[in-house]
Amino acid sequence: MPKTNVPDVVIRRLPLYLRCLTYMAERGHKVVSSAELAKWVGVSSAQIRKDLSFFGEFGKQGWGYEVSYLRDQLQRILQADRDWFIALVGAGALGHALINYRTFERWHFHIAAVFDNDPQKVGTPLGHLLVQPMEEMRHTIQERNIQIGILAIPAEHAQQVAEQLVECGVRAILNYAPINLSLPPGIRVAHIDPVSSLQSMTFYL
Amino acid sequence: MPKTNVPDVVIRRLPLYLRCLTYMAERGHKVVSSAELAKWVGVSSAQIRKDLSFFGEFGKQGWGYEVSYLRDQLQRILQADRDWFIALVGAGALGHALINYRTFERWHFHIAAVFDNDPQKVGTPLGHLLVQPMEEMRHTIQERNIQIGILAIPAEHAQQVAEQLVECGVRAILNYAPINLSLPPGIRVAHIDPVSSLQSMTFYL
DNA sequence: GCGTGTGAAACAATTCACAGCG
DNA sequence: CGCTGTGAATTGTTTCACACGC
Repeated sequence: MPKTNVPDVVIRRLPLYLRCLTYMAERGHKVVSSAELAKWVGVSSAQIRKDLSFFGEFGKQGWGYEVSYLRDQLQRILQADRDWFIALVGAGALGHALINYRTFERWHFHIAAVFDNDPQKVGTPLGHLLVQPMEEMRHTIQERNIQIGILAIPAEHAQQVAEQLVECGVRAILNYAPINLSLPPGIRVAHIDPVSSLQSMTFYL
Repeated sequence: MPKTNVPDVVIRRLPLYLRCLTYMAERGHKVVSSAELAKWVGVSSAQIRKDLSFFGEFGKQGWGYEVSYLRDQLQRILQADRDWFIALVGAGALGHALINYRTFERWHFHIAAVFDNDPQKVGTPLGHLLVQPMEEMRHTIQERNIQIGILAIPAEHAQQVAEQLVECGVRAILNYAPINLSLPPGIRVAHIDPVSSLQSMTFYL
């Protein structure tokens, strides 16, 4: 697998292409040119061709790309053609929203366990799951083949819980807590921080 | 104001610096070097010095930066020292989580109105607000000095509602819907898409 | 002819390394 | 002496432009 030498900035664009192609395929769109796809995604056509060229030749000259074929190839590259199981930590309002976010299921991401340190919440239902105590994390993560963690907890606990998740075998973390995590190399971290997003917009207003 | 010629990638890092400095100031940390700040934020010390140099000279040689002074300067640059009023569109589970997200208030972002097109939801309380019908958008946005919109609605309505917000005078949109918005130049858009974030991590697993 | 795939060119961002100041 | 601020060097990314194949 060509996991190295492909710039991360390219990898972060592939999901956008995949999403657009999936919508197109659903609407019966058979063929697409890089220029057309570019217009939908909001990048340049040359960029799309360059990005794809890291992984192979998926188009036909003078014609374009077959939508469903390119979609399948991107799914394969991103490993979006298989199921992923997720441990959610934090059963607050955000955890509730995430459990009910149907878009995860649609893309093969399954929240397979929820943990919280609040004894009041442990044992109560959250969506289709029961909230579990933190002590059960190791066992459940291994048993349910969980490789991804989502942190939906206050910033002050995030670093410690992240380390705990890694300890239990999690290799990628989606962090909703407004704090920078420092974790061993090899552990992937993505950060969702609406305040930072808003602040970098207010600069321009 | 030097809104041009500063690369956007720099602007997107400033909120990280600001957050870290604010935490440090709260803990009584008086002075910080670029190397120390870099370690917390997870970037290089040279990068921090270069980024700051776009806006002025905030440090003392051989000594470092005064935490509270640098914090204040970043607040000013990002306009994080004033209040911002937000219109939330979508009163579902995500809208509920956002209304209850205390971190917005802490950084001077105030959700000042909630809209939904579901007649069942209109008139019901969401946090400290009542859900309003879409028809009241124009009036409320102008009345309450709202400049920012948050989209917490399904993808199929996002483009149309975004245009409506812009029509009403909103100049920045935080989009939680998994679709690319195309809006007039001058309108800022930030996109929060957990599925894309997850997919760009699963590539590496 | 049309649109892909791709080297080469242009542009952008980051790191280096050090003069200069407190 | 230590750390900032900053040109210069390096590294990374995007755009250009065109040969090639359908």
